[in-house]
Parts: sequence; C-alpha cells; structure tokens
Amino acid sequence: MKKGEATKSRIVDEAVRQAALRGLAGVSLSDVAEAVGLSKSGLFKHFESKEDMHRAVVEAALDHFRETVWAPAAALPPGRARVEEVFRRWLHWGETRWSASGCPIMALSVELDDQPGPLKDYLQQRLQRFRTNVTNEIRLLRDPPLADAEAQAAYFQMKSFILGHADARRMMGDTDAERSAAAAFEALLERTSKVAA
Amino acid sequence: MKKGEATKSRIVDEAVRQAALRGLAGVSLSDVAEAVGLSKSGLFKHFESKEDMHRAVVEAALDHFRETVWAPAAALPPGRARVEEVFRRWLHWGETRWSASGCPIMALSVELDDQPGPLKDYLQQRLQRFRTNVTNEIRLLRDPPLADAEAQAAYFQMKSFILGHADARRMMGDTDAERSAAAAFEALLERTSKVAA
DNA sequence: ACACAAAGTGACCGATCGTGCTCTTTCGTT
DNA sequence: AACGAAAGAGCACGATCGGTCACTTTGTGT
Repeated sequence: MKKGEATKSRIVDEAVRQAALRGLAGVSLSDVAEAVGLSKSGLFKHFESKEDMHRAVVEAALDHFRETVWAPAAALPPGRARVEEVFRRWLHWGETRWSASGCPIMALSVELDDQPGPLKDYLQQRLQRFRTNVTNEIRLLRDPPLADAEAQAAYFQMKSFILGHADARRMMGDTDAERSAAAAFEALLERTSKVAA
Repeated sequence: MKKGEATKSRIVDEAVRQAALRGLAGVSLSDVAEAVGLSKSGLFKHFESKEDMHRAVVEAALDHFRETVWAPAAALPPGRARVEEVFRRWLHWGETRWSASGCPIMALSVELDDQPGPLKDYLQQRLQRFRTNVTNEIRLLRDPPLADAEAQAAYFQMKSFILGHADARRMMGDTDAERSAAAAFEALLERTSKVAA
C-alpha cells in the first residue's frame, strides 16, 4: 500500500500546480496523467471521479499552506512573533513554491466563491479556522488583549495586503510589491499594538 | 449595421457574466449562444474565433469599469472628492452589477496573471492607466502634493482593501466586509492627508 | 515462493468542445 | 419594390473531454 500513496500524491501535486495555473475546472485529466507519466485510466485507480480529485486538490493545497505558513509560526512564542512570521511566510509562499503559477489558494478562492457546494464549504471552513487562529494572535498584540472587532479589522487589512501584493506583483508586474506590502503591514502592526487614544 | 452591433453587445455582455463565473476559458460558446437565443454558428458571424471573443470580453469589462467607477468620479473636483468617489464606486460595483458572479476584472486578473500574451498585456496596460489616474488624484490629498512613492503606497493599500473586501464578502461570507473596507480606507485617507511628522 | 490484491495499460464510449460549410431569412439602401 | 449584404440556422467535422471495461503487470503479506 505504499506505491499507491506515493503516486497519488505525485498526481495531486501536479493537479494543484495545474489548478493554480488554469483553475480547477481547467485541469485536464489527460494532461495531469501525461505530466506524471501515467495513462488516463491509471488515474482512475486513485480517484473515483474528477470531483473526487478536485476535493483532493483543495485538501492538499490547504495542507501545504498550513505546514508552510502556519505551523512554523505556531512554534514561535504567542503574539507578535507569530503574527509577523505568518505574514512573512504568507507573503513568500506564493513567490517561492508557486512562483510560476500563483498561489493556488487564491486561485481556488476566486474560482469557488461563486460556486456554492461542498468544495466551497470545505475551503471556507478551513480558511475560517486559519483566520480565527491568526486573529487570536493579533489580539495578543496588546495587553490587555485587543477586542475582537479590532483584531478582526487588523486581520482584514493583513489579508488585504497579501492579496494586494499578489495582484501588484503577478498582474501588474510591480517589482516593489513586496516592499509595499511589508511596509503597509509593519505600519499596521505599529498602529495596532500601540494604544489607540 | 445596427442589428448586428446590438446582438454583438448582448453576446459580449453574457460572455462577460459567464467569464466572471467560470473564467474566460470556461465560457462555452454553446452556453453563451443559448443564453442569448442564438445558434452556435450565429455567434461566429460576430467573432472570428474564440480568442477574438475573449478579447471583446476583456475590453467590455474594462469599458464598463471605466464608465461605472472612473468616469463619474472624474466629473468631481480633483483630489479627495475623486479618490473617495472612486473607492466607494469601486467597492459597490462588484456588489451591485456583479453580485451573482463577482467582479469580472478580478476574475480576469487572477486567470490571466500567469498567462503571458496579448490578452494579459492589454488588461495590464488598461489597469495601469487607471492606477496612474488614481495615484495622481491621491497626490493631491496634500499641499504640496505627495511624493510619488507615498501616493503609490496609498494606492497599493487602497486596491488591497478592495481585494480584501471581495475575498471577505464572497469567499468568507463576511457581511461586515463592506464596513471593514470602508473603515480601513477612511483611516488610510486620514493618515495620508495629514502631515507625516 | 506463492497467491491475491493493487497498480497500471489500451481500446473504446457518448458527450461536448471550437469551427468550418451551405443554405435561408432578414435588414438596410437606393 | 428590389436587390445585395448582413444575420442567423442547420449540419457535420475532428479533437478532446470524463469515464468504463477487460486485461496485464507489479507489488506485498504470509
């Protein structure tokens, strides 16, 4: 039962890459099969259907995100250290591992946000958990902790800068995007951690 | 030569809607034809090929954006009034006209950002013009006008909040997204229009 | 080592894709 | 009213899509 899991994860990895490039619906079973050196029918020994593979793709992308962005930050002391690490890693993970295709989670979000169904629900639920985790760390930026509303406002801006960075860098070709995002986030951190009035 | 143009714009309108939903590549010629009450071959009297229609879709989406978001703001006095109007209309245009499908320009951006070619170039160029226009208005927030770098940093955050709003509202189902975006933008405006030190 | 399940192949199916072709209807111009 | 051009219909094509089936190869547990 080992060979199977290995090739399955190779398939899913390739499918995630293609999904980030052309969207989930644009992933061709034949192309994925050829890219991993299999026949089309060979793929169907690992997935019941195309939708089954879609589910695996969404899961794998989120797992990878959690392990690359969240997990290393969670190993740091709570509060500011974690928040900063999350942002730094979040910013970079699109540029390193996904430099040629763009962040798969962003692509999935835009594609699924207007397609109600179990896939969107699953994606939303896992992103919601991430958001809750990060928001909790943001609350610790001050002592006593920030109110929920303030922490959520800060998270909104934090994620906005991530999205803005991806747009500026990938769509507009702005080579300063990383600096802009980092500067905006740093200022946000300063504003948030200092007392309001 | 009138009937033709009328149906052509009906076709393009429908194609833009479907492109916002399923992506450019996901727009089926048959579906568009059926939706506007035509036969598939009837479509080909208006477009040379599918890529020709893609081009028309991108053009139409940008034209619509310019007329809905930029044009009314450009009629206002320069500076703060224009900037505020652009943001307000930008925020709303995704929720009103495109409430069921999401902003087509955002969908096109995410889809085309990793697909080099004339389509991406065209989209990038027109978005760049919009960005330049808005940035120029931002510079007028202060007297003497802001430096380019500061105005661009403000634009980066402004667009980030737009993107963040779309993500929060459409993907995460956050009903407070509009308030969050508006509040973040207002604070940004305050920070930017007051003297730095 | 042997047997059985898992992994993988190749041929094939019906549906749909984008795109030509010929033919008819409808419109705009004089 | 009439005529040429534009608009649109109907059909058929090759390619590709997701998916099935019977078969062979490979791996694995005992």
